Amino acid sequence: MSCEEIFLEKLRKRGFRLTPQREIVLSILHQIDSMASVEEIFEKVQDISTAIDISTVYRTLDLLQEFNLVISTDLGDGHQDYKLVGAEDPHLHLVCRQCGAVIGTEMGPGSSLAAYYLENYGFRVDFDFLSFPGLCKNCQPQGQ
Amino acid sequence: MSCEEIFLEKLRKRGFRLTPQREIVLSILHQIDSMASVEEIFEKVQDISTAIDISTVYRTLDLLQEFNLVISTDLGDGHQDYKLVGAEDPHLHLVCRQCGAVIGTEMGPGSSLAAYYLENYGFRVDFDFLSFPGLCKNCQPQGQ
DNA sequence: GTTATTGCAAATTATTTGCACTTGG
DNA sequence: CCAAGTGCAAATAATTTGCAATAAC
Repeated sequence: MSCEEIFLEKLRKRGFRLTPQREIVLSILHQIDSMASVEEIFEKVQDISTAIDISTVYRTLDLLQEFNLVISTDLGDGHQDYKLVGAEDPHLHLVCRQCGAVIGTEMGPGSSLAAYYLENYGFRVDFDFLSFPGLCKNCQPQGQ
Repeated sequence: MSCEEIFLEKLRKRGFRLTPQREIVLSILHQIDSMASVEEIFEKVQDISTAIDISTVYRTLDLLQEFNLVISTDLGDGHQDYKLVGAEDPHLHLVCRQCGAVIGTEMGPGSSLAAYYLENYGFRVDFDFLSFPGLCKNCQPQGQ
């Protein structure tokens, strides 16, 4: 099932509507690989229609996030970045704090970590779609 | 070595100065167990001296964070929360998104996770002082 | 003394909201 | 139709900044 279909289904289930604005934001997100700021998303949205307001983009991103179609992270620069994760299974993201690259990985070792904390601390970590900050291969200092 | 000593040393090393304002902010952080907002920290600071400005609190928290004496997280409510981690070894925090409780844990399983990602993706996760969002024992819904 | 630091007030940035108008179902 | 959604402009919240006065070393 495609993102669009999932989106439509979840909207319907809650009595929400599919508007052109929502379709456009979703289509833009499909074009972006790494995390993107609202500003960046908004600019691309405006290439399609200048009539769409940034508040609508915010509202749509919130909605998509609630539907688990989008994740967001604060990379430490004072605003949220967003990325479409679509119809995929829960997984982890490695987000480079230098270049913003996003590497999606299976839950694998994350699952054991989650189990460990649940067992030992009774704490249920929200690992689904979690992002880990760090440095990707290319952005690591030479020596290390 | 106490937090205060580490702080002083790191300040000196960079030609920075130890001011009463900085000492007060650090002392307040010692009184707080869980993550706290700047507003909360600022209020307590004002109990000691009303002359201290909130911008100074921000500046001091930034400094402490740079020195790895303080961590910050965005718990998803639109602002950063801070916590003193002091002279401790790198470790992980489990932060409850319901009640804000912070559970400090050893790096243990985090280290293997870091090693895993380095090996398989060449990605160096910033695990030091990282926080995992989730639900603590008390805040979990009954059935689960 | 010199220069980092502060308090203040104003600016900036990110995000949210109230509301009259529009539109999807 | 009519409730949900939108654009707009204004509000809010969090954080940052410029600068003259102050104080640490």
